[in-house]
Amino acid sequence: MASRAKATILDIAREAGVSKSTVSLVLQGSGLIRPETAVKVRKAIEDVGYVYNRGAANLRKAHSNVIGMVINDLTNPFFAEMAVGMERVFQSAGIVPFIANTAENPVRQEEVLKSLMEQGVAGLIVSPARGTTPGAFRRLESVGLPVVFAMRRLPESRIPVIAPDNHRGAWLATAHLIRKGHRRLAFFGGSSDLVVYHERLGGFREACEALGIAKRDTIVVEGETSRKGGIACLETALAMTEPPTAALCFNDAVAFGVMLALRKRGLEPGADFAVVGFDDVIEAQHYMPALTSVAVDSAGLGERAAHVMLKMIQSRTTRAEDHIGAVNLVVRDSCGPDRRKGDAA
Amino acid sequence: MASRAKATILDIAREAGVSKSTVSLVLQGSGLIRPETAVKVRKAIEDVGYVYNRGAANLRKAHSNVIGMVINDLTNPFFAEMAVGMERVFQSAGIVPFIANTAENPVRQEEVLKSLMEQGVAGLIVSPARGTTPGAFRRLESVGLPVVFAMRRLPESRIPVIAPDNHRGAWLATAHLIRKGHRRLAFFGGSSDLVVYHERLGGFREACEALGIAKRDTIVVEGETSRKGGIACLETALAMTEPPTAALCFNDAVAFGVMLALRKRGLEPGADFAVVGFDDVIEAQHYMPALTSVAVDSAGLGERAAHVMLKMIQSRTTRAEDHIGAVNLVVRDSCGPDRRKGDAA
DNA sequence: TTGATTTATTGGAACGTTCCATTTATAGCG
DNA sequence: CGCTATAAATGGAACGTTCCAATAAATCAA
Repeated sequence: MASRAKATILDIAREAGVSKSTVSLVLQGSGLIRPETAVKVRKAIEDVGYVYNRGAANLRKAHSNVIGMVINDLTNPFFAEMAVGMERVFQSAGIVPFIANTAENPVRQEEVLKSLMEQGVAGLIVSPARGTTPGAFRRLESVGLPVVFAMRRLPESRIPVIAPDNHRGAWLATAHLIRKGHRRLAFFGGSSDLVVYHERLGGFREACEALGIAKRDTIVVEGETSRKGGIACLETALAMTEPPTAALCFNDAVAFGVMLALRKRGLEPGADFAVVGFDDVIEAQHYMPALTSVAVDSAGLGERAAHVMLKMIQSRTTRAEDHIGAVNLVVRDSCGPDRRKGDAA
Repeated sequence: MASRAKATILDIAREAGVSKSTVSLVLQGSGLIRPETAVKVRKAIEDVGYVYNRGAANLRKAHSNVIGMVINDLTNPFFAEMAVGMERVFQSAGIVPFIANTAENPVRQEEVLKSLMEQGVAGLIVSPARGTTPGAFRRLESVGLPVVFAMRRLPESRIPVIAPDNHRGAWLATAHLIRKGHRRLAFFGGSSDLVVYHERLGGFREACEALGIAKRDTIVVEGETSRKGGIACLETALAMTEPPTAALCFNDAVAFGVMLALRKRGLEPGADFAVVGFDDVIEAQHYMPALTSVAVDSAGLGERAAHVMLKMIQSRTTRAEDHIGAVNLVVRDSCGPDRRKGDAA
């Protein structure tokens, strides 16, 4: 069955005894062709082992059916889940999403973006790599390609953003810690080249201020957004003269690191030191102790982003409204038992 | 700068006052053009906001520079890491890998494969979805497209495979358990529609036989390859009249589930029941207790698979040798302290 | 100076599809 | 039967590249 050179619609046409135009029509499921002819053509398609050449088709057609998803870190389950959420909606829209990983590397991101454009994608959903320069997306904008940012945003950019309410999430978590009786609070992990960092830290700061924690009683330790980073943060915090008794972590990975480091020092997370995570990845509920975390519904946000993209493509616009997803503090065991009544200040 | 319709090499040619052929040459970095001309052309390219149309180019060129990676479950960090390993080598080869997720769904896989082919990929690395029918890849083979399987294989297929030595890994882990003094062993999780399952179970069985564990003292419980599956496996095993005292789990997720379920019953993993995982995902070392697991170096296998693919493309063949990666049992705390001396049968 | 050689540049055909404008076949109607 | 209306199928141009063969310009040898 396998012919030497790859088959084209002309081969099919010859095989079926019709014209290439007819074959093209069949391929597109046009209702203009007689059913029997269609059957005949479809058989020929099978026989010659034909593979549709989308590149050739796109030469004439307005736009392709592929959209690109550019993810900063696929090994982070948080982003992987978001990607899967997006895939779900694209699939049911007959669109094939191609995923590319930038591994948090702006240079790689540039390459990937370029390649995706050359491939003729209809749109791009991007979770920008840390350290992305503001100009990195200008090219895309100037071409009029629909782009939406997911999870992360860039400092100054007109590109629509789908992201969780980081500010509120941090506020909620911080308030929880304070309500538990803690008076010296820390914010662990993350770095200021991420807009998300400022949002979360902002929520933390505002909650402290609003609920009567003096600024000098809060400590902020930047660090890698990984377990390793969390370990480091805890070390430096506990080395201070007046160490904190609780920490809001930039994300769950940092929180896991903090808990690990606590154990290594013989301290029990929850009882001796309270920790709250952010993102609520699946592992959070399975940890010992189970991690209290701010749930952001990454899959849901992914779906949302995909829907926005679909609408943008459909209405051939490059603008859309931002969407800030609801967050929700899920309280588990990593902040210890409720002390509200016992020790008010 | 942004022109209304998208710019083509003819626009560049006009802008730079040269012919389209010259522009094409510049685009390909040919050494035939005078440096000053090249500079002039490159400036024009910037000015008109040109985006290279790879689809059009591929119409003439032999083959594209994109290869597809089809992954059965991106949310599993094990596969995500493998994907990242592949990416690393493709990147340095100037190839852009597009990742597609099948979510363990053969139908979705079929669509994804089709789409990737239509896109004109130069090759495909696939970790097949569970339940893939043997015929699913015949089309690809007949077109002469290089394909390699990673991590998983199909029952009857001539497609080269890059996978860990599952048999040996299971053997090692089982021997470890037996050496620890366990005499009633279980194999938890996985299902028989996966070739990997048979390999790992085979290793388990052989080790038992070789080391004097009677078949009636081994119990095998199939189940989902997830935490949930692990929980279920443990429940059914402990409900038996003579329950096992140790288990080799199909993968780490199952092992985590088993440990969770043990705790929930007031049993301490390691002390009261030994558990070994498979894959050695990053979480394994951070768990409480740290999980003993068979390390398979997923990133390394990913790199290997990518190299094989590169070579296949280069030598335009569709065949290559299988590669079975070394495995390595990393012993941690989930099998309890060493009892070798104490209680020999 | 002339022809040969090398260096730069160029026009045109080809790649595999879509889509418009036509043509051809079929049916409907008085 | 001739005419129009409808249905089905078709040829050809166009899409944006690459690459070959050809040309034009510059250099060299004699």
